Amino acid sequence: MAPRTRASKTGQALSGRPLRADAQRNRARILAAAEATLADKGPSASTEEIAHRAEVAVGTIFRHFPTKEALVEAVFVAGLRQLAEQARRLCTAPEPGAAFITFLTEAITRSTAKHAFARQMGGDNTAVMSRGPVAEAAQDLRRAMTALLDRAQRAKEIRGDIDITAVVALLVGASRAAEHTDGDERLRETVLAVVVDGLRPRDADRWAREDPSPQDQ
Amino acid sequence: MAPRTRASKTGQALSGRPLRADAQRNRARILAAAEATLADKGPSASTEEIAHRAEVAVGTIFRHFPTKEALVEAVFVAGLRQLAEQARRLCTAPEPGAAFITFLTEAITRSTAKHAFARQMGGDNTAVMSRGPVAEAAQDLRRAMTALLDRAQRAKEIRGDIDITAVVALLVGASRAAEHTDGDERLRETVLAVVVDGLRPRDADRWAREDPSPQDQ
Amino acid sequence: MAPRTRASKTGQALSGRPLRADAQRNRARILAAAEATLADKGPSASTEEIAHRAEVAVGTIFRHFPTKEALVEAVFVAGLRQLAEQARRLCTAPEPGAAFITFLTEAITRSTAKHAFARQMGGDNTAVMSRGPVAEAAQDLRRAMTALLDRAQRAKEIRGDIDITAVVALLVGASRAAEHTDGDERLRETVLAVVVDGLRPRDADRWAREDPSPQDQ
Amino acid sequence: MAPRTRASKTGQALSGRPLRADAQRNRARILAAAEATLADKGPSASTEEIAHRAEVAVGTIFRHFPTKEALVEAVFVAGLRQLAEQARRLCTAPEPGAAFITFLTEAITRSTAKHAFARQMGGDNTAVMSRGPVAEAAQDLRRAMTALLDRAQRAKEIRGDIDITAVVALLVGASRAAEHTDGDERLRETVLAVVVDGLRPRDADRWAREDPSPQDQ
DNA sequence: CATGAATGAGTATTCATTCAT
DNA sequence: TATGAATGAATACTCATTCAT
Repeated sequence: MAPRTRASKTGQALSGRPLRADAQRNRARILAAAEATLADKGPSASTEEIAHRAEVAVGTIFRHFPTKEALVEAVFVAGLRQLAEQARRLCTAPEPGAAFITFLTEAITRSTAKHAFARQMGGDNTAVMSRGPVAEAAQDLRRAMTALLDRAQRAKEIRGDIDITAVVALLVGASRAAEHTDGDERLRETVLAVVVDGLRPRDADRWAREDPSPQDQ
Repeated sequence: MAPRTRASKTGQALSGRPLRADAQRNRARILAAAEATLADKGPSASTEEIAHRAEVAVGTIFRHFPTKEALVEAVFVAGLRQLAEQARRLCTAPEPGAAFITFLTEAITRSTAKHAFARQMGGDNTAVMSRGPVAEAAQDLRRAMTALLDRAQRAKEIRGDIDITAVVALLVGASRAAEHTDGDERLRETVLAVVVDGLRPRDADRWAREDPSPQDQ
Repeated sequence: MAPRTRASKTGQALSGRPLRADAQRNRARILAAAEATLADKGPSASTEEIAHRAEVAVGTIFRHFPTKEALVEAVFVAGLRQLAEQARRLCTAPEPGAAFITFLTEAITRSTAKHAFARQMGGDNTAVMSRGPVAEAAQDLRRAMTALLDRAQRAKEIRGDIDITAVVALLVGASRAAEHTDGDERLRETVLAVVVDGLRPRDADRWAREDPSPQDQ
Repeated sequence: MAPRTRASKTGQALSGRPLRADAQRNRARILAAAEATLADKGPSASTEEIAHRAEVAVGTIFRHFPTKEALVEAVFVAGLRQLAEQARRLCTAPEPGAAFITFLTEAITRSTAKHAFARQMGGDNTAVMSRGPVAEAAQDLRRAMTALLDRAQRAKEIRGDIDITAVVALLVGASRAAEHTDGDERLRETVLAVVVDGLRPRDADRWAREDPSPQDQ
């Protein structure tokens, strides 16, 4: 038998050789289909249905991703990477506070975030989070978000007593809340407004901000 | 008279006759086990595992709840009822604002709320929500929460531009966020503080509160 | 524990003591309910449903009949006994041929026969037939039917080349056919007419019958 | 194009593409095993046992037939089709009466007919009979049998006062009777003889048959 | 490489039977 | 004795994963 380009646990080809063009396309289709399917059927969506949406056979999915879990992880990682990308882009934006808020807004709004963050895979996902490429991507996103947060806190646009961990938790929760609004735009805005307001510095800080004396940088 | 004391779709005994003492106990054990199991394995936890935790045979579960869905619903409804109870209790508390905050805090903290609210049942839960005892319990909770919110808003402790729907969405999200903190007390408090602060009236409102006159809206 | 009047494999009380009046009544109700239920739900009707129709609890059924199979057998045996009774009654009827035909007609028509004979218990019932009270009742019916058949054959009303075994098979089949007519009276009569005509002696025999010389008795 | 080649409700492949060779073989094995198993265990035979006899895994059965009911139906339909085939073949046979009798004989003898006709599926089979491919196959068989019957009646070999519906009922009953003979060849022949004789025209008709003129009805 | 048929462990649910009340 | 709740083996069906074509 020809030397199989076996898929590793995380869906990366083990051999250095790049995937053939059509294989590349299939991989992308599968990821897209998986994201869409998981989004509207939840984590119990069957591999067969994902295959159906991707217009490939099940076997093809398992050639690219060794297990269903690996596929779900890959979708999740892709979401994390997009968010990290976005965070880095916004890190150079002129208004630190606005940039941070924009990031939150978009993260919450985009379905990727909504679902990747919100439900993931039903049970105890902590194990998955702590190792492998998921952890890496999460760390990367965390770093990018930390930079954003830092800038905003230094500019006194975001209260200083919260750290990145809290922001992540809030992002997760806000995504869930947004999901619960189920399409009601105004409601989503209200929810977001509450969270954003909650993140703004308390009055004392604000007054301090009017104060001309710069605190840092 | 036909003696069949079968479980209805919602897990209530059909006959008016109360359950036997041991049956009562088993029903409670099952509900507790289901809550715990669903909490840590997600909605795909198997009935067999729930039975195991409850130390009963599977058949016993199906005697009390005709389908797994009915069991999950029952757990959910129980959670909603406890919350409604709590909301009503706090409605007569002296400090309207504090009462509202207390409610949120407890709702977010107690595992019932955490899980019943947070993930409910996998995919499209909207159908389940709109009919039957789930809808009823949800309506009831909504009413109780509306009363709490109203009082707090009249006392200018909570900003007036949010309605009960937004509060529910926020509660759902905050529960999810709290779940994501995974045991870190301080983190949970921080998250809660952000949400609570976001719900407080803007400064203008606060000043208005010093004003001795207007009581409503 | 009080000395249980345990039910034997066939639903007869083992102790000589007769059943209490209410127990007697329950036994009868159960048998009737079982017959009715098996008739319209088939052999897969659940014990619980039979209990429901009999307006007793399942436990009561199992006090009277040790297994479901025993109950089904009891119903079957009751049907066989009724038929045997009927056969014996008709054995003294004036017209031997008419008596035989009447027996067939009634056996086929009455639901007891229809179902007891026709479907019994799904699979290989031969084992059940060969031992115990079923076999006894079957033997008894067979004897009574043999007498009826004999008389009719001696009177040249039924062809002489068939024996009781064939008649039984025909009865079973005709019952099934009647069942298949599903309520159409005229159709049932047609079917019966065909079988009856098939049982009449061939022309040669008939001519012989016109012949004044008596052959027997 | 979505590749899903799922089994439809009736066990026909949904896509026009023919099944792979091995799939074909498995389908046949399953049908054969199902027929045999249903024959000796009745309609409550378990899918697992059918799978065992077919030497395939349960999943394979459910790939070919979406439900157990669909499998049973498929077996039934196959039987009906074979019979219809046979009926059509005999429709061109030289002797109309003999052809009709031959058809009955074979239908009763072959196990397909025996079981497919005899017990079908447990309880209320009327629903199944009235729609879908079962109804179609039944209609087709009915048409073919009607042609056979017609020819035989025109030839005065079969009495004119019975219609196709009665013949079907008789066939069902005779199959059941044959089943009850449980292997006794001679007995089966006797039973068949009775039915056949019952179907022959009464003497008056026969005399009419000597009459050279009328060909129809 | 892609396909989709086969596998078989796993899941919800039923039901005959037992046993505490 | 009667009741009906508890038991647990059995059953139909699903789905991630493997493998022949």
